Amino acid sequence: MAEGGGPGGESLLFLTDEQLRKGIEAMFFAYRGFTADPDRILQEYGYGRAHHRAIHFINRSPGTTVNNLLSILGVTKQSLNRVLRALIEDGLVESVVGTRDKRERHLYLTEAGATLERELSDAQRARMRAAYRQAGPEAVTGFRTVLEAMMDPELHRRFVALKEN
Amino acid sequence: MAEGGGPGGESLLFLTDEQLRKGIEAMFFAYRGFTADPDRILQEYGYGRAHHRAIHFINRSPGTTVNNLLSILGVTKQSLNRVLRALIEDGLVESVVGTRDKRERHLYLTEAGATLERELSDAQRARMRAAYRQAGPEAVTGFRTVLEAMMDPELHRRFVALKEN
DNA sequence: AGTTTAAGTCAGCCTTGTTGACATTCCAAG
DNA sequence: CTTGGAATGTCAACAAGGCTGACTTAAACT
Repeated sequence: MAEGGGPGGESLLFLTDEQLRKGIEAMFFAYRGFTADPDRILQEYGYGRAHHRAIHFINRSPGTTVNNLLSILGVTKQSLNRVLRALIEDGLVESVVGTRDKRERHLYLTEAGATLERELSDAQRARMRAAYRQAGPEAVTGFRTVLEAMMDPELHRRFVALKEN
Repeated sequence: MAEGGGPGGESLLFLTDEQLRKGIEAMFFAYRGFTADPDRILQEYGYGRAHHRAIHFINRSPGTTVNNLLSILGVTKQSLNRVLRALIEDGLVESVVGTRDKRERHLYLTEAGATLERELSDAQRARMRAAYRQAGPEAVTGFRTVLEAMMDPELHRRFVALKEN
C-alpha cells in the first residue's frame, strides 16, 4: 500500500500513507471549522444544516424545481420536503406553480429568506476569505484542484455545471 | 463585501465573493466524496460515521483515554459512549482500566477492529491518493495549507499536535 | 385512455447529536 | 482518614435529519 519515494523515480512523497492520513484528518477538522459559523447562526433560528443547504442552493439558482434541488442535495424528497415545508411556513421560501409545466414548483427566497441567506453566507465567506488570504492565491488554486478531484464524477459534473450558471 | 481586483493593488481576484462561493460549494461536494466510500463499507457492518471516527482515532493513538477522544471528536460523552459500547460489545475495541490512574479507560483496537480500520482507511486513502495524484504535489501543498487555515484555532492546535505523534 | 412524472404526505425507523440526573470509582488535598 | 472533585459510565428523554414504503393528486406525455 505504501508508496513512498522509492528507488523508482520522481518524488512521490506526497502520496505516502502518512501524507494521505494527514490529508484525511485535515479534511475532518477543516470541515468542522467550515460549518461552525453557520451552525451557530442557524441554531438561533431553530434551523439546521439541512435548511442552510436548501437556502443556499435556492439562492444560487432562483426558480429551481424541487427535483432539481433533490438531485443536487442528494437526499430523499421526504427529507427535503420536511425542510422546505418549514421554510415555506416560516415565510423564507416561496413555492410557485410552474407556468409551462404546472406539476413543477419553482422555489424562490423571500425577502426574509434572502436576509438569512446573506447572514449565513457572510459568516461562511468571512471564514473562507480569512483562510484564502492567509494561504495565498497559489494555495487556493491547489485547494480547489484537489477538492474537485475528490468529488464523485457525477457530483463533479454537477459542480462544473453550477459554475457556469 | 466584494473584494475584487480593485484599483488598490495586487490581484486579489481569488478573494471575490464569487470565488469564495465556489470554494464553499467545492467543500460541500468534495466532503460527500470524501465520506462516500467508508459510508458504503460501514453500512455493511451496521455502523455509521461516528463509529468510523472513533475507530480512526483509536487506531491512530492506541491507548488513548475516553476524555482524550471526546475532545478530539467534539461530541458529548453520552454520544461517544453509545458508539464505544457497540464497538466493545462487538469485539472491535478493547477498554483497559488504567494502571497509573484506574479511573481512566485506555482504548485499543482488537484484531477485528484493526481489520475493519484497514478496510475503511484503505478505501478512503484510495480516493485521496487518486485525487492527490491527479492534482499533483503543488496542489496538495496548497490544499493542506488552506484546510489548516480554515480550522478553528483550537482544532488547528490539536491537529498540529496530532501530526507530531 | 392509460402511463409516467412531479410533488406532497403519512407513518415509522435509525443514527447521532443534545440535556439532565445520578452512581461509581478513586486520586489527592486537607 | 475523610472528603472533594475528577473521570467514567449509565439511564432517560428528546430532536434533527437521514432513510424506506405506501399512497394521493395533478399534469403531461404517448
